[in-house]
Amino acid sequence: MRPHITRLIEQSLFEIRNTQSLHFPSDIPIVVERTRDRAHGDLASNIAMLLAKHAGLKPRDLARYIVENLPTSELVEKADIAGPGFINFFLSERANHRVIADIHVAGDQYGRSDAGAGIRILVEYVSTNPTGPLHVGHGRGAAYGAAVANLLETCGYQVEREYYVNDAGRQMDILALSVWLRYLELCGPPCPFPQKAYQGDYIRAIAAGLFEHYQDRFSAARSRLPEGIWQMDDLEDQLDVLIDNVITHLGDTDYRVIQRAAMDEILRDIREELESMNIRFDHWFSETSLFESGKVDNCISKLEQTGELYLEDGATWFRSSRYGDEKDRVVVRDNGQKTYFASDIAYHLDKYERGFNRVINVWGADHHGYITRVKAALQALGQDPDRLEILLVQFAVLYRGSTKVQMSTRSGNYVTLRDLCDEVGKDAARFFYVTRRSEQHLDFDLELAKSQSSDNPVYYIQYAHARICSVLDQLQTRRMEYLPERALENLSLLREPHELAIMRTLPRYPEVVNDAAESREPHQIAFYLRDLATEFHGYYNSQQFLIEDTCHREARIALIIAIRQVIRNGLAILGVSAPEQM
RNA sequence: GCGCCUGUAGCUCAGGGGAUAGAGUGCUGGCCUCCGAAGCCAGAUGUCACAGGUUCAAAUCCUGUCAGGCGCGCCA
Repeated sequence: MRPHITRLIEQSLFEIRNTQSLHFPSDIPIVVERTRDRAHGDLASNIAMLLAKHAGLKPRDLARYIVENLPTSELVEKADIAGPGFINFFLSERANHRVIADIHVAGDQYGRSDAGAGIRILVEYVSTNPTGPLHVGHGRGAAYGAAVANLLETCGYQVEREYYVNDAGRQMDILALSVWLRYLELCGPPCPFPQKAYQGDYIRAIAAGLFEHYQDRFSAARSRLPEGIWQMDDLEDQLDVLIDNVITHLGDTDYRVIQRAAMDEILRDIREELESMNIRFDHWFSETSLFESGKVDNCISKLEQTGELYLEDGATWFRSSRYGDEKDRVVVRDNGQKTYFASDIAYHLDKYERGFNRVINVWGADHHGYITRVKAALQALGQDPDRLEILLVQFAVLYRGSTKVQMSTRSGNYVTLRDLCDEVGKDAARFFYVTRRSEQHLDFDLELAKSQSSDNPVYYIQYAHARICSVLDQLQTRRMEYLPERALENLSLLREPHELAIMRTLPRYPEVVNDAAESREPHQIAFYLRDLATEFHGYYNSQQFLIEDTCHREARIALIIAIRQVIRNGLAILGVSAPEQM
């Protein structure tokens, strides 16, 4: 509906330019908005106020010209001038009825558009290190990324969803070490366990699996560990020395077996958890594969050739400060190891080379310092950094009652996403995560989520859906007639305030979807659905649907079927189920 | 110290140049012989952190101050 009004205004402005010889710029976008107040009609535009100065007219005078030159439309009842120069559009009854018919015809396609036709977008999200189960903080990025991907798809973009697996680097060594040490405990006498290794119980579980499979095959290396290692002061150094020793004494092959087993198990767990939340990926992209294919080395030599690298203190630095970064960054450490940043450059270049028009990353807010350097690298490689769009998700801070829950992956002291879903349910978790703007800090109170689980906003919306299903069941049970074609002919019988309000809310849905996708703000869908559900519940309590008068009844049924469809479609974008019974 | 995010009702948050600033929750009081009461209806609540500025118009944009979160490694 909004695009229709925009076109009418465009045509009017065109007409005015030709006949009135008024001059004003044509590049000012025409904004048409839903009004907040019913007295202001259905839609309004402030265009006259924006153009008045250029045209040398008072806003209200220009508004009058615009209104006088509007082409007639069967969808518009009238256009008024109000306040300082707003043009208010009152839609015809016919316009609202047409929307109900549209929804019936389009079904689960209602709300889709071709705004992004032909545009390929990669959305990368979650991408946590496979060193432990997902925790509640990760859940937010997961729910948000999935919803953004769904939104874009709904608007016609060709979307691919990707999880970047950081399966290389020191963290993976610490993981292997942690598992091995727990494994030793199963083989023989207790063994010290470094504070900085991964403490979680899942490490013991993986170790137990290894022991079951391989018995004590990996235990001999224990006796070759230097005794003094347990007394080292620097705990980070201790880890590195331990890792070196384990690799040496265990041998590369056995070491890889342990590491692989640990990573596979953890990734399997992550994947399962995400799938149970209805979150899926087209690709799981391995960081290691970037090294194996030589892409990391390629990137480094490309940067080298263009003079973007230099040696200092034994390390290789990238001149990111040339591209707005506050300092240069290391890509190869003095020990010859490539940094995480090095593989990240290769990864992003690879994304670009796969031909996406747009590359979206959903990152935790703690990574914001990375944005500049990644864009710097892309620019240095001759790519357009603006194709990369980074969406930051602020932290979810967990509370139990009023006390903050401290979380650390290494200490194993954290609440997992699985715990959360078990407590509040997957639908509630997904909905809760996206009911806030992503750049808003999220206070997640577990006690509250638990104690109020039945008051959770998602149930309110799902309940509206289930109620409609229930009414339709009753319709069948009572063998009452409902002919969709005839129902759509009789929509003018719907004159109750609730009915009129709902008929004004339903056509907003495609507009909300469009706006939410463009601004990457799925919370707009959540708020819209709550509004719609509120209107339905009010309607339900004030009117009977299953009445004797056939025509009237059918019109009402047609309306609530349309509501049900929009609720379904909206919840689907958020990844929340729409149960027929609760 | 520098950078990013945030400050709106008791609490959790929408609104992010436009008309009288809104929801949920909580509180008080009503509504089931009636299609599902996980619902509905009614009632009270604001220094939009503070101070300047920009303009026809500022909760919204700019500057500064205060407060909170996060980041600023040859970690990932």
